[in-house]
Amino acid sequence: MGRPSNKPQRRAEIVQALMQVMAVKGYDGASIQEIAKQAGLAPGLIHYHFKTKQDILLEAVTQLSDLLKQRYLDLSKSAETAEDKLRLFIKARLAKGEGENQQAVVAWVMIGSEAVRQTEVKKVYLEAMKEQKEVLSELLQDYFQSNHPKGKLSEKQLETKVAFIMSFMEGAFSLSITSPEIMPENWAAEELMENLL
Amino acid sequence: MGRPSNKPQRRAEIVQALMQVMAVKGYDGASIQEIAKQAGLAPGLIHYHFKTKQDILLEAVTQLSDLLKQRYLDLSKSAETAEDKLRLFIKARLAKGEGENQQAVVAWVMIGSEAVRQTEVKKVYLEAMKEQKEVLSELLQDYFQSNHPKGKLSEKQLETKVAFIMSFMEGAFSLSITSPEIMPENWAAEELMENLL
Amino acid sequence: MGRPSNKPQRRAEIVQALMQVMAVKGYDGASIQEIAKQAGLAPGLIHYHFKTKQDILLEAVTQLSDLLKQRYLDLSKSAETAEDKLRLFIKARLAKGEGENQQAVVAWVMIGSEAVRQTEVKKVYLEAMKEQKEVLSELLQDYFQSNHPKGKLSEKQLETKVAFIMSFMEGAFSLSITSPEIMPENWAAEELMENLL
Amino acid sequence: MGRPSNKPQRRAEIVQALMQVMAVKGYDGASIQEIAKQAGLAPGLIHYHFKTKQDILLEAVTQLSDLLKQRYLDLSKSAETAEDKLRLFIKARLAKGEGENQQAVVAWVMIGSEAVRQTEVKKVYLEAMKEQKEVLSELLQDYFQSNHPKGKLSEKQLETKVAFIMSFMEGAFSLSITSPEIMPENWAAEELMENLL
DNA sequence: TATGAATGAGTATTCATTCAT
DNA sequence: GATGAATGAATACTCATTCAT
Repeated sequence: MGRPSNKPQRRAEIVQALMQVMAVKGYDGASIQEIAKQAGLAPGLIHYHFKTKQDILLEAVTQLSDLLKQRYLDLSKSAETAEDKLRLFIKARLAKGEGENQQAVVAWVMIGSEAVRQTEVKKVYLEAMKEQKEVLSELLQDYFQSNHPKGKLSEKQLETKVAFIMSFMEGAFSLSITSPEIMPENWAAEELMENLL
Repeated sequence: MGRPSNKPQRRAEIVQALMQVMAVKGYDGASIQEIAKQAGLAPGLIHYHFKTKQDILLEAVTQLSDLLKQRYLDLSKSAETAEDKLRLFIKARLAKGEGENQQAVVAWVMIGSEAVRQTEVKKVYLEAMKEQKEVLSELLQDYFQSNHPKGKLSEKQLETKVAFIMSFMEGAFSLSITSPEIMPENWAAEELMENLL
Repeated sequence: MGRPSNKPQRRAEIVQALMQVMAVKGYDGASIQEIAKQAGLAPGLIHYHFKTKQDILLEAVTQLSDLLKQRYLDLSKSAETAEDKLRLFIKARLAKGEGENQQAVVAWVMIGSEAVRQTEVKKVYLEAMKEQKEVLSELLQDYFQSNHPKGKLSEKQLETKVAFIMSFMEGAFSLSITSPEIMPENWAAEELMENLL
Repeated sequence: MGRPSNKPQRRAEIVQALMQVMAVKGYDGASIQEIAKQAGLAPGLIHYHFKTKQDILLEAVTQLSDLLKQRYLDLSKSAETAEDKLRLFIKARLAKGEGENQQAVVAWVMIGSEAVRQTEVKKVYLEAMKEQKEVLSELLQDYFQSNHPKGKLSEKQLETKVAFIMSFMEGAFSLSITSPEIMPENWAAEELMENLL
């Protein structure tokens, strides 16, 4: 009896709409009005599903983080060697996507700068980063164990390499958005592998 | 002859104030009122010196860009070899500064995300990036010419390396702000050299 | 024959919920959503039972008024003399109750200030007051007739005394809520009798 | 140099406007828009002078409290005996005023019910009440000392009497607003003296 | 009867910008 | 140049009420 719930779908739609608008106007520039219009919903409904605008952003962070994770999992099914897996991890994050993917990248960059000043955002952003760091650490350790004569990296070496790769990936995101003119086409993933591994 | 003009100083003060507030609250969060308070000026005076709020931001971009350039020039005076110069360039940008420098980094990250949506900001930001790219290209070319047997890099190789370094530096900025917890201490410059050159 | 109607119970539940929420947040602060939550009902159901929010308030006024009347009737069963009855009337209204009673007092104070601006509320509030006035007048007249040598009070004297008592009771309500710190404990009823009769 | 400050006047104007609107529509019903219109100011200006709407209310409480105090001080200049003073204190509070005074009474009643749910309001309201209580206690003590054979009242007796008078005055305010139909004309002050002293 | 999503007008508050002094 | 008051549009958020199921 009664009207069936559609919260999960609606929430997802709203998160999508936020990211679409945010990709063009930034987080502050994404007004509830415009998010609503983008989603084809009444403004008031946004706040029926999310208590605050920030809550939409927080859900976007986890959603994006999960998207990247999923992208890697999908790709890595076909990978056999440690090297392939590592390569695919990097590719999953850096391959310039079309449409939605491109938008996801922009959204991620924006979220990064929101993390600077919104404590809550920083928390979930950091959580996502830590998760990423762990996966990458493992992959990297596997890779070196199976490909390098000296085998296992020291804790410190590993941490340094991971930070290096993550920095590079984050920066590549950023510059691909803000300064595409100075970036070569389709280069990031392969280049990183070549230089680093 | 009237009061002597103090426009340049006032403008610089206002730009400084913007960056200080922006480092904490972001660009949108930096209200003219607060900028004024930070600068110790009356709100109305801000618009006497700058037509719009965006104009302050634009001046901040060039000011920051010049600051980084100057930092390199100061350091490079003592450099002899191509390798030293390259090393110092990277150091000038990545060395974690205290106080003002730290703030400049945050401001730069914020500006990056403003560049995504404000065309005018993007223009000057890109300009600064191009300038940086040129300097870096030259240094890199010199370095390889004098240190590697095969000598000069191809145009494409060079471009790729430059983009790589710039991406890394941009990302290191970003993560040092948003995710310091996952970054090693004091590592960036040396690590980059070791891995890349 | 369909579902058996439960309108009366539901309505009473909703009125109760309004008073509970109103006691904490005032009338304006008591949103339909919250009233619904307090009553354990769906928001939409509220408007199935009451056309408007104000209607709930109007019903609350009569419900509260009836409650006070009933309280007196229950108490007065055991009263014999005119003095006892009068004493019990005052006690019924002023005795600081626990839980529900306390809440009823707060609700009544809130209703008083709603009466100032909502004509409809004022109407029923006034009705309740008049009823109270009549009961009190009668009791008072009886009391003086049987206890004072000069017997019956003049119309004007009576009216004055009634207004006096009602003012005091209303103010004692109010201050017991807003300024309990400046009010003695458990004093009102006896004190009034002593001073007034 | 520069524009001269007019904050104090403006603030007073805004407080006045709040009380005028509040007298008709209650506190919640007094929107910033309407307060602004009543004061003949732009809505934005209200928040230039007061951080929040509640702040206007808080200032109103102290302003009203001061008004009542002043009213008593003005009247009591001519008073000689303790009895006169006491009489004038009560009169200052209860004498039904015209225009502004009437409005002040309504505003005070409204503030009372806001005090129930707004902690900040309660704080200042209570402060005003305590002040009033102290003045009244002193007057009452003086009165009894000079007029009654047994002299000084016990602490407890005094406290009870004060609470009694304050309750009555508060209730008389309230009913004069919400239920003028059941209240006699111009009666309160004299009646109180007669019954109580 | 009941549920819970949807609507849309309304609210306090912020803020870039302008203006009077 | 400088001050600080004033403007008015924009914004996130609330909420009584309606509606689809």
